[in-house]
Amino acid sequence: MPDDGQQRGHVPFVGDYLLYLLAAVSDRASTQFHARARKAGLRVPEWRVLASLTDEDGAMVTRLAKLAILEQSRLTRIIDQMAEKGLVLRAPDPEDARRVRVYLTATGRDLALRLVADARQHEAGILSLLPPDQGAAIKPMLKALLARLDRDAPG
Amino acid sequence: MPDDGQQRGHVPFVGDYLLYLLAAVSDRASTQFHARARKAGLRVPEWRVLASLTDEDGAMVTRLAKLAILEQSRLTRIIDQMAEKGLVLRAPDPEDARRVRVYLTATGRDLALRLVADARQHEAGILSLLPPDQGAAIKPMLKALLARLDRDAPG
DNA sequence: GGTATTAACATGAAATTTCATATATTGTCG
DNA sequence: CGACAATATATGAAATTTCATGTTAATACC
Repeated sequence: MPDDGQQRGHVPFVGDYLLYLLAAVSDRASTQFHARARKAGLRVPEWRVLASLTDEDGAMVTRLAKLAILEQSRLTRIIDQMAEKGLVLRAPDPEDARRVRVYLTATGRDLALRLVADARQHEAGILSLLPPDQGAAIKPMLKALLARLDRDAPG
Repeated sequence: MPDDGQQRGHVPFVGDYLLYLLAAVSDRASTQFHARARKAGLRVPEWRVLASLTDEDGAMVTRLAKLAILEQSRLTRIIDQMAEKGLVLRAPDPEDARRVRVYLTATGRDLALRLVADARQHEAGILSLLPPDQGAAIKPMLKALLARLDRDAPG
């Protein structure tokens, strides 16, 4: 019997733990795509911001933080950098002077749209790793779970 | 028609993008559990290391980095801190002096086992958010995907 | 209308993380 | 055996991230 590293009398945990599986799959899949994003000179958080803005251009910072899964003060500094690169633009909200809205520049939008197309292709590749029935089921399942999780602790 | 923030002629992306869904679900679910880990004085990466060691006590650093989804040099420093807290122990591998094996201390193991039990409960709560058939399907699906992703780019 | 709360964003300072690379050891091959 | 390549971990220095809090503006309440 080969030594598989198991501990005596221990029921394996990590490899069967939902939060680990989610984090691991997310990490592996993302790492693949990030290689592509890097070629465009973007780090992961920046790509997430661009992608979010293709859906909601002019989103306020707080909203963008939620969409891009970034902590607010971190996002503020990332926006600084992206603004310097000419990818996004900050503009005060005329209706509420506390708010800052973030807009894509033309350059930012071009890059964003190219990467989104790329991401869709990459996603198809990932989904094709699963048998068709599972590939079709995974996103609805994750959406349902996300909706429930957000309902409990809304952002 | 209410303004939902959509851009004209744009097909929504983020909310239907696999990598976003994975990251978002992972983030939300993890955040919930991390509140519990923090009460035990642990940050996320430390909890991951402890959990990994319950499965593979004495794992070498590189292996542990993969299990805990942490970059190697980061893990090295996290082990330093955990060693100072008395949670783990470093020991050179007698068979290969390049390797460093990491072991749980008695304190570390107690804490780890308590949190693992806690994590299993929390996981059950998350799974119960889904209808039973989906709840039963999600882990096998993620495992299959992870296996395929790791096969392509093994660590 | 004046005052207290709340909300949105920015920022300072400490801590962590990253990236490249150093160090030490083992494996390979002629 | 000796030289060279590969592996495992550690570390310096720059950059990023976190956490708490500051600032400004809007809202609620009396």
